[in-house]
Amino acid sequence: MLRKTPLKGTSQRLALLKIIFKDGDAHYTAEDILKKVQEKSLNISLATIYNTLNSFKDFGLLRAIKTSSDRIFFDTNISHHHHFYCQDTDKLIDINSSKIVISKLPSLPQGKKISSVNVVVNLDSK
Amino acid sequence: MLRKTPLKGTSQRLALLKIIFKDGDAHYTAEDILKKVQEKSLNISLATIYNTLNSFKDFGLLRAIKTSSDRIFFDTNISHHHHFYCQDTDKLIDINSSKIVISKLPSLPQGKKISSVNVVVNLDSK
DNA sequence: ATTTGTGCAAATCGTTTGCATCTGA
DNA sequence: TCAGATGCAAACGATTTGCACAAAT
Repeated sequence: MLRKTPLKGTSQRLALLKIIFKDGDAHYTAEDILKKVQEKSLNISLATIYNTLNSFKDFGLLRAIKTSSDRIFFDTNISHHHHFYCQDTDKLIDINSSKIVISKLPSLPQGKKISSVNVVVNLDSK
Repeated sequence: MLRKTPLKGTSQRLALLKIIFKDGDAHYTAEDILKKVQEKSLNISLATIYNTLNSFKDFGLLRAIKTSSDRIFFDTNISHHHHFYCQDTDKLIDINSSKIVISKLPSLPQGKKISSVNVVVNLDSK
């Protein structure tokens, strides 16, 4: 995976890659990753985890998701899709983009183009 | 407006109400409001501005909007609608909810109900 | 007099940055 | 040897909180 990027294969990056992509599609905060690092008795600082997640994002291995949560989620699924955000558990669930159809869009302001469309469906417990 | 809430009409709150609702529909960050406060040579701390904006939100006078920006926007338009977010100018533009039609929605996870649906259309310069 | 509410200095916490260190050529 | 890359302690900045004070009962 790193060969798709200009990033070198350091031990920290390889360890983080393993953790992040172990379980298929998933959403991680930096703290989630730190917890997994510590469970494995590895020693990687939170700052390095942030920097690594951001590098991976910058080179297209991950996608960053902002919700009404305070924390940024990093999504291993980089294809276009949307999210449920469970406000009570602070978890994301993917919504396949074919499951949401936006059938109308307003005209854009002059000189602008769409960069992305984000739909977040916020959920509560019944 | 404050009579709709349990909040008392203090001088700070009245001053902030005036500023916030002066110009009809608008989107403000806490710093935007601080700037306007200072222009009027008023003396209200940023913490009080945050607390006031959050109280107003909690009692339904304002709505909070999160985008890919680092800052929270407070929207004086509390009816259901969506937003363009201009990434280059860090500004929001309302999209009337009738202008976006979501014609399909996936089934929800067990025991959950929809609390809100947020669509943000991110824009770049052409 | 006691409770309830308020404003803001100081603290918090998620995230970023500056720089000492490492690494490969 | 040295330029570029790396990892992380320390800083940053948006937001929240604890508490001294004020207002209401």
